[in-house]
Amino acid sequence: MSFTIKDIAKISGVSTSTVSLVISGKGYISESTREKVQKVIDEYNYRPLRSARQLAANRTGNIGFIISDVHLSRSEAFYSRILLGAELEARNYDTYLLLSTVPVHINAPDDFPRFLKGRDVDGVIIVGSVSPILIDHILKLGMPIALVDYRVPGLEIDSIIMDNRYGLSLIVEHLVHQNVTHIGFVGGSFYHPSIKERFEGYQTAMERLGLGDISRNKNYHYLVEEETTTDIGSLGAEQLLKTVNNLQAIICVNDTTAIGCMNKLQSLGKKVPDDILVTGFDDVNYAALTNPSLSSIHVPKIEMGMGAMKLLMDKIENPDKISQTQLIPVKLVERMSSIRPNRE
Amino acid sequence: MSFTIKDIAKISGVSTSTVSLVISGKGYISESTREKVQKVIDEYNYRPLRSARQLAANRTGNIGFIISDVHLSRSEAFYSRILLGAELEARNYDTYLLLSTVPVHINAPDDFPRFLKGRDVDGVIIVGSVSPILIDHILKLGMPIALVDYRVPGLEIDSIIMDNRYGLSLIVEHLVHQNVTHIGFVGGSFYHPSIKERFEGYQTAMERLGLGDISRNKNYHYLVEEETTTDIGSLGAEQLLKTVNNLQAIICVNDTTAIGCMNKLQSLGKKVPDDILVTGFDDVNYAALTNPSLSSIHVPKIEMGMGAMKLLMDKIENPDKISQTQLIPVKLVERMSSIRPNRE
DNA sequence: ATATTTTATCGAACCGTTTCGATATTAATT
DNA sequence: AATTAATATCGAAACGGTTCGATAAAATAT
Repeated sequence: MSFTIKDIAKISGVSTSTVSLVISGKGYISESTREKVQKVIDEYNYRPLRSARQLAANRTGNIGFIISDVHLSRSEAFYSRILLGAELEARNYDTYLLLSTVPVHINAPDDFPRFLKGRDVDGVIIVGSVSPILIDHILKLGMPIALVDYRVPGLEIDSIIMDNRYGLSLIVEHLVHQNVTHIGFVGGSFYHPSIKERFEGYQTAMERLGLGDISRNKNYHYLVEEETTTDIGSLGAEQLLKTVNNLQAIICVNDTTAIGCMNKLQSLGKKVPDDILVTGFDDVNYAALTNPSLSSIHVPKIEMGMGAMKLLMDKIENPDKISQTQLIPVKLVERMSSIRPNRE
Repeated sequence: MSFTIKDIAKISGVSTSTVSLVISGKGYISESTREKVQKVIDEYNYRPLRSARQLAANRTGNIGFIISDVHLSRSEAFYSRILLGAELEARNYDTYLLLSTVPVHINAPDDFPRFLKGRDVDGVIIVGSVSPILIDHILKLGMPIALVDYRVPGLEIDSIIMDNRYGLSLIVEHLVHQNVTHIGFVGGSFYHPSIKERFEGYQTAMERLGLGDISRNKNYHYLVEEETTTDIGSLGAEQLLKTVNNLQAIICVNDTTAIGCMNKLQSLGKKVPDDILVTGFDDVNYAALTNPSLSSIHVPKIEMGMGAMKLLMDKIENPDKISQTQLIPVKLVERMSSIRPNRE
């Protein structure tokens, strides 16, 4: 069919092993031979066949990309950018990404990604929280993992997370700068570490700015042990309006929640930002499209995906290297939803 | 390392070829042997190694998924669902999906997806419009293609498209039912067939309902030869407000445009839906989250992805089968943006 | 009863690489 | 000059499957 390594060997007058060495850059090859062979390779536009390579070298050249179905559908705009980043970086390693969604409450082993049942990947990237059962299973397989926007305390796993606490301090400072002090918080389930960190970040920042009374006051926050949705945002808005006198701003745990929150406020006759300021987190691509446009914390999603890929490949090449956690910096994006029109 | 077909053969007391036949379901195998072998396979949880299979059978078991970078970033919410659908269906064929974005204006052959340069896929799914150069190249490779939301007139390629014309007739009818006649249209570039069809659908439907004068009047539509964005939506809104007296409704070519349109209208002091009705198309997942919520045409994206996968696999198995175009039905989703609050 | 066809199983070649160990040459060290 | 080390190349054995005849037994047709 197509050209094989044997053809290249024959044409350049060397053995197949020599060609192989030239391609991989391993072992000793004289400069003259290298050039000679490389010229033939280029001329015939030869590329080694992946499956043959995989079989002989006992590695697949594939990376699994795992995400829970709930996360994907709830935060598609967020996670699909991470996938994109990972794919971009994958090119540098001549690696392919295999996507798989898994149910949140996994029914082992039926619900495991199929690339785990076969031996079709050299490692996996997991984004967002995922059942510990699955993580356990992958670790038992001895397969390297890189986590994105998730951590498992106590386990030695590479992970990439954004600086949630810092992000929240940026928001709180910004709001206070708008001459606002009665700041509420709407959040979701704590089984996802990011959510928890954001709430804690809110509390710490408030405390630091002398607003500790508020951030410790239960009336000022609405927290539900559920996946964050627009519904939680609207419920939170409704609730805080009832329990807080003179509510001036609502910090939402993410953009989805913030959108629900803004819509509810508006349908209750409260104007954003005139009456109440609202902020989100994540800066998903439609945050700029809401009305008013939503202030948010920008998270470099592409970079996080790329970073995860790098960490993982590093781990695959040096399995003994100690795992690390990378903290990705974030920044505030000020839009209309959090700017007071009539500053005193 | 892991179990191989030889182990299974030895344990069940047959040859490797017999095991292979049992697994593939090909050839003649007695019922008793099949059971015996299958039992061993199940017991040891054996799975053939992909790369070995690929090498021997000369097929990769991979499908390429190609999308232009511009489309992906502009309509991520739309296309990522199609990817998801394709992946869902891929499981039924024990196939993996390899994702690749390509630049709109492709610089051949450097910008070709890398799975084409290697021989790493058995076929490709292409979503949205893509450079003819690329399509040509793939056809020359003799590789089967399935198109989603795109067509190349004159070429024999399987494709899946949504019923754009019908969708627009639904919208026009709905608006007329709201006692509205001065209906404008905001759209984008015609090199994407769907865009063109939607505009034509608008004209046909208007004509049919006796509003031909309007649909043929240039003042009533704003069309730009560019990728559709929110900006086009706001420019369109601005423009139509100027050129049309008593504008009552704006049909936008898709949801993204509609969001830009609504935001601009509101910032110009026009209320939606009180003063002007607005509709979108695609029903992306945040269409329900706008304020007011956006009426749109629901397009079953997951199903389109699944359908493309089926078409493609069918083509791979029967290369001689004549290509077909599947028209996917759509339906109207009435939300707040197009319901007149004070009907006469 | 014999010839033919269908069913069942197997051995061996093959798919296109990588890599280990052997061998030959050249360079460096004593 | 002799020994050792480094460099360069190659042959052949894997890697784990599929598939093409070959062979034999069972079923069917003549």
